Amino acid sequence: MLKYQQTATEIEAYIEQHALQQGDKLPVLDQLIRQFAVSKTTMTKALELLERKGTIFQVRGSGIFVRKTNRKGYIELFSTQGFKQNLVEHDIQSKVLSFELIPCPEEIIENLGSAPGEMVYAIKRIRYIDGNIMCLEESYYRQTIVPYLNREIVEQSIFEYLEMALGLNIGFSDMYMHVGKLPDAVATHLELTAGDPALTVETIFHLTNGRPFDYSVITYHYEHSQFVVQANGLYL
Amino acid sequence: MLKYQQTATEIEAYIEQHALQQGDKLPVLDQLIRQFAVSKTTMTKALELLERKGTIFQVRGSGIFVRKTNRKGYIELFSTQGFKQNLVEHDIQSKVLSFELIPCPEEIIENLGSAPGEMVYAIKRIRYIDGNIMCLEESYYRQTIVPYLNREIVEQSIFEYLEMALGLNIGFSDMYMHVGKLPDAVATHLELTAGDPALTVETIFHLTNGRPFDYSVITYHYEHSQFVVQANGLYL
DNA sequence: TATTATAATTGTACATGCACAATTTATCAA
DNA sequence: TTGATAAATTGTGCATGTACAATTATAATA
Repeated sequence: MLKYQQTATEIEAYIEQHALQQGDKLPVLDQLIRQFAVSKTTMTKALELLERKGTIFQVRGSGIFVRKTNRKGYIELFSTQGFKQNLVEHDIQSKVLSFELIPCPEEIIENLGSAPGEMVYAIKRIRYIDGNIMCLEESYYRQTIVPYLNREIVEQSIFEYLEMALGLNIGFSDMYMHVGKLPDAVATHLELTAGDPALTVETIFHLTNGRPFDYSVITYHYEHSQFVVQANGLYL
Repeated sequence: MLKYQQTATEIEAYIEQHALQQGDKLPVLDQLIRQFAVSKTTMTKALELLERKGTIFQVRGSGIFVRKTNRKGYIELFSTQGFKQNLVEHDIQSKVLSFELIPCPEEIIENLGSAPGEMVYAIKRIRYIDGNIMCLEESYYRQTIVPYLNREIVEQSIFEYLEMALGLNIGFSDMYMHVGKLPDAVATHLELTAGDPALTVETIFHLTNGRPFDYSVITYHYEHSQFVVQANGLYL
């Protein structure tokens, strides 16, 4: 683990231990540097990480303060790292509906940037959060990059396997979201009615070297999923 | 404008001028430093910014490459900065449904962290994108922080006014998203039918000093709004 | 007391330099 | 040709230091 990540973790622990609340002030930068015995660069990067994560915010000339989400029951949609802490609080289970190795379907070739006829693992699963149906997930993994998968792995966390066992370095992803009415086939799987609202998220995952390896379409159960996003820029 | 932001903009221009496509390689770091005549720190920060923005990705030992979204018609939901480029491509209009100065409603006090009885500007508008209804927005601005607003400002971009005219520094925000069925009242405004799907986003905006100043609830028209998110961490 | 000017505090921008890790290319042996 | 090994390339991590800008506290003034 990198030093600035380690430092960030230690600062989180510090916040926890001292039971700091929203708006509470941390020690000033210089003292943090001394206290955690790192350079200014490292501390700055650690703080920047925590800021992006939504844990703290910094005010020049004033100090470093705790920023905390209070609402419970929301899924952290984009966590920029450290999603484990977030999801550990929830019990995630998967039921595999289908698992096969097929030639890459036409409409997905473009998304995966794959050669015609290339083989992909096609997986369909239902994912449960704390016992409730959270979403239906259809995903396609390029065999060129993910040479082997089996049903057992797919029942657990696929990404953990990719990172741990295969040593793949997962980089960035493009997500496309839209809201619509549930088609009949999907509704059945989610135990909802056709026409009910649904959030659909298409994602193309890339390795750190930029190669796309996974395309997935997730349809969320509108009653069992709500999301929180902590953002730092500005929008509409 | 800060030097590293300026540099980032210049690099974007470079990409544009040279018509670089997805996967194309930029000059190596050392040359970029010479070419744009900045220090390594500045260049690194500029590249980091572009990476978070989704414009490029960097591969150690290999180089810096262009990452581009190709799908059209999607609204960039979180832009971490530079949303103008994105929205300039669209024509955004607003119709003000109501505009008043009222004591902060009970259920919003907590979100705004305001004192009981504090006055807020309550605004309801419909926002159009390229002539189509995009969303219904209800927002509440604390008068303590935003001393003056009028109908004319509200018909344009409120945030631009806050930043330009009032000199407020807008910092971070917490967003809560969920999908549901349109209630009757909202459906009318969006020219949809009650029970149709809807994406609702609640947002609490803060100044850079951490004080919340705006709480808004936006309900999107499911047929006229889809979103793209370019992310860099990992999730589910 | 209220207001204004000044100083102290505190985080941010930027420059430079060394060490290192991942990738790619070149080299050589089988 | 293939496969292993070494070397060059190239971005990342981390340390140190200077200058500066925004905030807050203090002192001076009306």
